[in-house]
Amino acid sequence: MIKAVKGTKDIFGEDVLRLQRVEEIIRRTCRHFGFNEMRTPVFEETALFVRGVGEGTDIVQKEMYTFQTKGEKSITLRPEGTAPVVRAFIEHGIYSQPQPTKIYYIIPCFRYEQPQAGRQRQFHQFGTEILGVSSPIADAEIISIGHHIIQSLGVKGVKLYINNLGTRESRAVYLKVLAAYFAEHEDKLCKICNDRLSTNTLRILDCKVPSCKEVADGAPSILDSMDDDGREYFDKLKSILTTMGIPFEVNDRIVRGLDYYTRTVFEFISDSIGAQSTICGGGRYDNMIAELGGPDMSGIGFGMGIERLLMAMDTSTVNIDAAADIFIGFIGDKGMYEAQGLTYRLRSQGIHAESDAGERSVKAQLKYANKLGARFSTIIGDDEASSRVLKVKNMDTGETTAVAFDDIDSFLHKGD
RNA sequence: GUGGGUAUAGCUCAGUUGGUUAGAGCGCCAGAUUGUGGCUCUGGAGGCCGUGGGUUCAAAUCCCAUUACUCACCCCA
Repeated sequence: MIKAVKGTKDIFGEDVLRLQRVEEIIRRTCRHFGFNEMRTPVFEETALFVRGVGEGTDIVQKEMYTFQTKGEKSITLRPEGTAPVVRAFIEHGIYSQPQPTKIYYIIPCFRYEQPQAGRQRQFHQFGTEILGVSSPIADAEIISIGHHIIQSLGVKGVKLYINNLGTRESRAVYLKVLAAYFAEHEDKLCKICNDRLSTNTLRILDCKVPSCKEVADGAPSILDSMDDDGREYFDKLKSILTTMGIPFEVNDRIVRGLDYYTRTVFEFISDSIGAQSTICGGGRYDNMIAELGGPDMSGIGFGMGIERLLMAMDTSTVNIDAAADIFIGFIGDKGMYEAQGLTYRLRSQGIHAESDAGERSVKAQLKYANKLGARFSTIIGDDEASSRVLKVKNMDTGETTAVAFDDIDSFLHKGD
């Protein structure tokens, strides 16, 4: 038997209804916040991600789905959404339009990783970006839309953590200080952290091994190495968030795994979805636009994991009712033709009508109507076909009403 | 890439110290007097017990291997 590829999922039944509702809420919210959708291709030139996401990152080094098209360039299925948006921002000269540029997207992303709870090889990301301005106001705007969406979906147990990584230059200085500190305590660090000493020093800060944690607790904070401008920037962001009434916690252990982040970084973390607990993560990127050949402009954005969002959601908060308005059953050929004609007519008028596609007994048809959750039902046989009057049954109360064929639609609309 | 756990019906799971035709609940299909659902009752379909090998008179059960799923590490959404 051929099965879905490891790390991929079929979405159907109630799950897809829930997903659709979440997407609707996201799209509506984006309109209110002034973000426009951008749809970029699922695959890009490999170089875009190597340069955009960063050559040293795990994503580029071991997680990309990269392949060669017939004699052409190296192509990669997108592992994230920011680099493609930045590419399009540059390619179409969007930077020369009035700024800022506010973009959102809901896209499938691909990473070759070992699947586990909250992690798939094909997953869906909702992302936002504000390009072309560099200010804590934009940072707060991005964080606020993330916060609002999480709230309006009734996701509980989520905390917002923010941090500031400084500029690329100040971070380089900090990294030296940090590396020197950890080198002194090398013997107390776990094996992985010893490797990280040379590859990803920041990561040691949130290692879960107790001995590493102990060492990390005494490490110098990145916030202490910030210059006055950076401090003022960070203070402004905090004040705006406070004004907006958005609760947050400063956490200097929040480091993000993508190379491009500078200054503001943040994560929304859930306490209920397992080890992969970051529902939404993002930050500012001061250098990526220029590095991909664009003007010297900054941007900020986040990625939100749709699957993780769904896991953390209180399922009762979204309405996934897909019940039919009326079930139109039939007996005999004449009734069958009448039923199909009426079903189509009602559907054309925006009423969710269902009929039976098999030719089953009335009993079986009614059972089926019940399973569909139909609000009303009726059966068309020879009598109804000639009298042009239907007995319409309310499936909740069981009472029936005589309704003429031509009055069915207005009868059904009465309850609206 | 590395560890732990689990593989029995469409789904959730039982299956006793190895012992005849492998079970339940839910779901599905049909019926309980002629054209009316939900509740109840009856019947039915549906399993090479993940796969391959081994031990044994005898394996869903014990051993080995393999694959898949799953959780976790790494890393990220």
